[in-house]
Amino acid sequence: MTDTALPRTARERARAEITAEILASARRQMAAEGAAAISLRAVARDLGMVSSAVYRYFPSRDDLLTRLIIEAYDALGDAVDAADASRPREDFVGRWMAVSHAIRDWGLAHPHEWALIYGSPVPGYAAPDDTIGPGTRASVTMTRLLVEALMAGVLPPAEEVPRKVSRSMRSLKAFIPVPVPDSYLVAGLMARTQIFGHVTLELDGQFNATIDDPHAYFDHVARMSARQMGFAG
Amino acid sequence: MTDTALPRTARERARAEITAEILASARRQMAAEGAAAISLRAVARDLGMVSSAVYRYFPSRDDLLTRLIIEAYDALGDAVDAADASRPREDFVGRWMAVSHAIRDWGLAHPHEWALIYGSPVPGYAAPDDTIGPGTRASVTMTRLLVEALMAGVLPPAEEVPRKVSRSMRSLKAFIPVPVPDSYLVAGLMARTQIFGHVTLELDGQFNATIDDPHAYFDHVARMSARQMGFAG
DNA sequence: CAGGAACGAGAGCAGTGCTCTTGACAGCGA
DNA sequence: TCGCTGTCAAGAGCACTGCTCTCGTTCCTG
Repeated sequence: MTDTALPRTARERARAEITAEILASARRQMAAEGAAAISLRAVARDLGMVSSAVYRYFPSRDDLLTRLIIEAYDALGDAVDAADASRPREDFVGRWMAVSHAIRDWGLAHPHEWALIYGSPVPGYAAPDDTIGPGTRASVTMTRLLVEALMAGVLPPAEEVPRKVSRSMRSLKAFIPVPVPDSYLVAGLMARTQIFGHVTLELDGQFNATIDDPHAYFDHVARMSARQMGFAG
Repeated sequence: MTDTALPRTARERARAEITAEILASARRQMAAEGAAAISLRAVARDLGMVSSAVYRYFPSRDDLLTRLIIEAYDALGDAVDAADASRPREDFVGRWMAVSHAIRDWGLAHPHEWALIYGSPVPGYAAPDDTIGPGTRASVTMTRLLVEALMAGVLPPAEEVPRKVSRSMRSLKAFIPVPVPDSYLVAGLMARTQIFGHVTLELDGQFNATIDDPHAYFDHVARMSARQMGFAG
């Protein structure tokens, strides 16, 4: 979960503490002004040190951003897993609803973090490989939900899917331990796109002048997407 | 379409030309490095003038970005309208497919423009009111398509929608000249979210390791979303 | 043709990420 | 306990940014 073992020497303790303080200050700055506005000099000022000292802890601004991205992915993953665990295993619709609302709630509570991980990347930034692991946590949980519903036999009959589309999902199938009919995979991916796409569009203000009660509307969207996946509802 | 009347004096001609050159240079810079990396000084260097001279044409960097946003919205709107017009009026599925592919194609061709208008805004930037008009063009076209299908009588029977959800769409209904059953509105909004959400996620690389043939997969998604809206297919 | 508006050039301010050097200190082995 | 080694904060400095102000010049118009 956290870093390595407990720090031993005073030096290591201090290093861990200052690292945490830098991250906290950067998070504060991101919450206030957005990820792109994070400034190492402002962090340094905030902590009462000089800008060059920060580079002892993070070799570059991009490394700081990477840490923040990983933490954001993990925070969202934790929220999603907690929501999934809060419902009875066999209540697939309830689990899907809980997961969907957890995703939206987290996004509304952390708009800049959401933009950081799902929005367009910061100027010259390219996400390193460290981020793909935690980045898939929410999707993995949603896929697991679909697979469990399939194994429970509560899904309607599968449908035909064009061969080209079926072949196009070979890489996806390699990640899933049990065989899943193509039409379920498509439905699951589309439901995932519906949820993440909705939150992104809502945070971007695309529903501003059209939807008066976003929570009620999203609740309906989540329920409809569960139904379109074949979950009874 | 373009600016005002044809320029009269030599000064006005020059001003219009230089303004266009500034926009072109900024567009080039955006295509290369992203919108947030647009620098007025680099634009000035590119055009062989001094940085302060650019401020004679755009009072601030944000005004330049606003112009680029409006142009991007309009370019996407043109592409969408052209795609819609390319199919027979009564071929609603074909029109929806053409519009969907036009949106994705434009996004793939102009990823930074897409990020500019649908991604998280640049640091301190807040989109002014000038952008909401062109910003809704694509959505307006998609909604018109739905309304025409409704009036043609090709949609299946409407369904019940929770009262809270129905009431939540009052603002939306104010924009639509004819009464549309609530379930159609929800279906239309969800289809729109599916298309825009898909393109955003695809541009963000969220399908990278899972979907091998994004074009074929998206074509299927567009067809399925048309079906979920009730379009025969 | 004279006045005023528009314009390009340049200097300058405050801010940024990042590098390099300097001197101080902690932690370790001898 | 002494001295070496690696870590650290501090400061100066480079190249860059958006933006402002002033200065002549040039162009358009009354």
